[in-house]
Amino acid sequence: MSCCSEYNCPVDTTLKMIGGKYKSLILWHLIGSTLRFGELRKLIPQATPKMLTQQLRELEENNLISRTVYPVVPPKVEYSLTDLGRSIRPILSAMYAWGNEYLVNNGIEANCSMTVQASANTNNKHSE
Amino acid sequence: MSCCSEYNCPVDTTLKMIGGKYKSLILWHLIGSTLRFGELRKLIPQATPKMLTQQLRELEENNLISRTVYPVVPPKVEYSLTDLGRSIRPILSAMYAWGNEYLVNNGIEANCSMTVQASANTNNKHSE
DNA sequence: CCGTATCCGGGGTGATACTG
DNA sequence: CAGTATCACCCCGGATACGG
Repeated sequence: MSCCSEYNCPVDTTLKMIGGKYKSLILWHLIGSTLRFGELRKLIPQATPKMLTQQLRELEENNLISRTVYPVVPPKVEYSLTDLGRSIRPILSAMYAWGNEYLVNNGIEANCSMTVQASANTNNKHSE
Repeated sequence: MSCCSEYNCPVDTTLKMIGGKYKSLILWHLIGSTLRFGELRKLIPQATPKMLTQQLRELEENNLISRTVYPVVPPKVEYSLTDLGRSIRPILSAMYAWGNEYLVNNGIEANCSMTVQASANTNNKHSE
């Protein structure tokens, strides 16, 4: 199953990892910030709990994020990027840069709950 | 419709343009090569004619590729990248590079009908 | 607080056959 | 050669309600 698949296209591989409906958004938010489920919900309100859970699970299965459960009441679960997840950042930045320019060229304002610091920043944390 | 949308995330914008099932594959194949419908079919055999047509139409609507019909018999239609389509290349290369390393690290051979020249190549053509 | 279970509708996707 | 037409299926994804 994990070897000798017929066709493995690197671009497709990447897309399968981060192409999910809210995955890039989740990853981006997680750059430099460990977040709780409820915080992610507020940051990505258009995603239903089910979808958010599903996307988080898939990201976790792909080892892009890690999930930490604190056995306390009330429950507390935190999500953060793994090293692999952090390595995705250049792609996200490239996509952000291209998409942003595209929107600008079409007179559309990019208003997303992400800070615009795609390029010219080699630091791991982007705000906070 | 084209202005003042509620949320425009650049990353999502990019994904909408190139996130389609075979879009990145099509774009990649078109880098440096004008191709006919049948050639694309052979290069992407897993895509049915319907899907291929659909993806090509969407790419055309998004102005990433151009479609040229030659009024001859038998019919001849050629697809090529627009300037906008060519500007996608850095993203594709980044995704290719990441996906390739991921596959390598997992002991999976990347065997896709693409040449590996993602980085270290500023030329517009990649093979041929 | 952090999810899961369930239902359900729509569209993405494939298979096959056909046409200018 | 370059598609289109049609059927059908499955899974994505939303809404709602419930559980530990």
